[in-house]
Amino acid sequence: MPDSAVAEQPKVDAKIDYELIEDASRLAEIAPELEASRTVGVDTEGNSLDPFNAKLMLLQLSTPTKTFVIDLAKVTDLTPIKHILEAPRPMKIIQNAKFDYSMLKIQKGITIAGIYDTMVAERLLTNGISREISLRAIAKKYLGLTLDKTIRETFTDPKSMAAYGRFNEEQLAYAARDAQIMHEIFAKQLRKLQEHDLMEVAKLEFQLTPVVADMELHGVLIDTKKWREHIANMQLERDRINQEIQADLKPLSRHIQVDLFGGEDDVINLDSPSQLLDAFQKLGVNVTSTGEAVLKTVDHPLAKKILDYRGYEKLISAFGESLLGKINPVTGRLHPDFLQLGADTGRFACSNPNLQQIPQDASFRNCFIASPGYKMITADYSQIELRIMAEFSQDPTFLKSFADDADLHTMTAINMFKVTEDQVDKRMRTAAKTINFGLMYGRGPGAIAIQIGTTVDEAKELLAIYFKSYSGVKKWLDKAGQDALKLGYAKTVLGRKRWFEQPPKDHPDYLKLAGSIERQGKNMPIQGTNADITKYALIYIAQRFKKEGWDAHLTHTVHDEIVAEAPAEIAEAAAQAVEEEMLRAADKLLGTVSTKVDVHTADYWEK
DNA sequence: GGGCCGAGCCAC
DNA sequence: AAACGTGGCTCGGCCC
Repeated sequence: MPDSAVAEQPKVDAKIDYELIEDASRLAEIAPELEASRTVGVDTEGNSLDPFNAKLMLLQLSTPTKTFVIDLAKVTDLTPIKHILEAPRPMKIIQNAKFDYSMLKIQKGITIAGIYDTMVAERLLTNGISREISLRAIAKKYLGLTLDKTIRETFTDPKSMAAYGRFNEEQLAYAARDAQIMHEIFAKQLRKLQEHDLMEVAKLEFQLTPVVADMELHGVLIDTKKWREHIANMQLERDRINQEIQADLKPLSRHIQVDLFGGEDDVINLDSPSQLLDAFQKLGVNVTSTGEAVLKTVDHPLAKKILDYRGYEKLISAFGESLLGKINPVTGRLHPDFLQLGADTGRFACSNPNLQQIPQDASFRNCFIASPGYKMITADYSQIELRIMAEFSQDPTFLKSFADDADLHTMTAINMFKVTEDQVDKRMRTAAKTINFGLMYGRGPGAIAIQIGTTVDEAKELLAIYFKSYSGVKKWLDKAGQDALKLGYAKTVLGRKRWFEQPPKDHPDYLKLAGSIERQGKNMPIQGTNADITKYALIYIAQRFKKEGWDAHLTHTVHDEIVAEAPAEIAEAAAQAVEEEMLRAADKLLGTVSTKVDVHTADYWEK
């Protein structure tokens, strides 16, 4: 406790040395000095996080020896330094570059190139064992410096003069420091990136940042009328089921809790697991939980109705009106936040709204539409994760299935059950498919038995037969799990790493913890390599669109899928380009296994 | 009235 | 309720 109290005290150090730039002629004078530097630290201060609504107030630029704070209320024309930001050199060192890129692009028409992002680098360096990647955390870690968060908050606080572009000495000094400390953090991180062989993946992520920023800024259009109609239909159905359930429960509640319920109120809140559990008790149905898995096994009409109700309620609450609330008032479009290192495996995460969890049902997806005069291009890698497993394992039977462009699950069934293709029935194919996917998640006999509806012994038998046909897969999976435990990390084809806390051998839960690491160790190379490939594809597609001179744009991505929009006249050519670039990205990392991409062009987001 | 957490469930 | 990798959103319920 005393330690953390001490740590919270801002470190008192030498006065921050910076120059405040308040006129255009001085900006022109300092440009050569910035241009001559190998690296330039960059930071901005605005009064909002939304680039379309923010007022950009300060731009801080630093060389290793000098720091400049440009007052954008007084210097509005940034022409003298524009080319420095837009050229690949000097390298721009920025914490969370996506933010400053977006601000400068929308507010000043400047696009930053040659990015080194300290936040992205820190995530790559601590992936799996830490999520402390704020500038505050990084400054503390590398420089032993405690940044005062309260001063940063004044820039966006409407009660502060800083929110209107009037700064005091303290605020300017802190703004300057954020740009100044970039150089030292960069130097220290760079050494670590090299040490851990993370330079290739770091270059990929740094190149990706402007692509992701442009994708977010372009955003995606949603047909609000169609969306609301769909929601309204679901609400009608949900309310009907709710009333039915309340009517069923009413006699019960009068009898048991006559004074707790009255009037037209609902008997119980169906969204409350505890109230629901209570209702089941009163009905004499013994359940331990009201989760989906349990209710599915309960032989009572209420259980079925609850599951129906939940299905609609989930869709309405999570994807209903709240999603329309995310439409940007300035652009009229959705601009989701894509976190390029959201998952420890290297996958994107997405929020506000999360376009990666929109139900796959066409009634939802078709509401995401191309801009007027444009077509939407939906492209996804076919069975990319299984192909990656084939690449890692070099299993000849697996590789041959893909080389022949055969139905992998049917081929697996043929190999497992020793039958001819026309003898493969649905049950066989499903069992094969379940095992193919299950193994990538580190599933064991228990989980697979539940999934395909056999006993554990039968599942064990099936797995034994499977591994007889695919011994290379077994060998690789076993080694991947063991390596994760032994080395303390797993890595992708590109060299992206995810570290694991190795549990002590005498830990009471050692087997459980070790098992979990083994499963993650099997999955990370597969899921992470998929991320590597999709990220290269995004960069290639953006470059290709630019090179072709098309007014085409990425709109979003969902792990193994990339969605773009292009003017209707060139949509087919753009779709073909998307496919080519996705294949090129996969070929870069997958040396032996062939890849396939499915592409659709339509007026809306099509599965 | 905001923060946090677990339950439950959507995606790949 | 288990079971299996990666996430985010919404809700109820609890805390301060």
